Amino acid sequence: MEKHYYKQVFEVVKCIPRGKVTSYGAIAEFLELGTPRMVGWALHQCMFDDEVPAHRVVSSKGELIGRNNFITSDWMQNLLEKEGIVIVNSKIVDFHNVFWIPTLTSC
DNA sequence: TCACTGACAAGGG
DNA sequence: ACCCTTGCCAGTG
Repeated sequence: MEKHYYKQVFEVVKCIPRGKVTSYGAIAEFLELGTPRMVGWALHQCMFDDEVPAHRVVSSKGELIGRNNFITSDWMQNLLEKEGIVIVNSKIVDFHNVFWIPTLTSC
């Protein structure tokens, strides 16, 4: 630990299980640092890092926000649907069911 | 060193 | 139920 903040965010995002999603606020709360804004800002850096599944990080309302889904509009949604997550109108259906909270033992 | 920026979140109107 | 405002803090120039 004790690297740069965004580096820690990457580590957490990498631990998100397939077929699950989490929110910016959950990550920020887990790291006990900063705010959801920092997480969003950090993930923006990871846009250049393929190893970080940024598509599994959504808003607290289960909405696929992310500067209009970063590069391509339907790419993020397509990846999630491939993992079994149902999305309608850029929103996750049954969000509570697929929501995943970062924990120390989950990696 | 100061100022501006940014994939959010929660509260109030 | 929707729109707008405020808080938040690490990086970068």
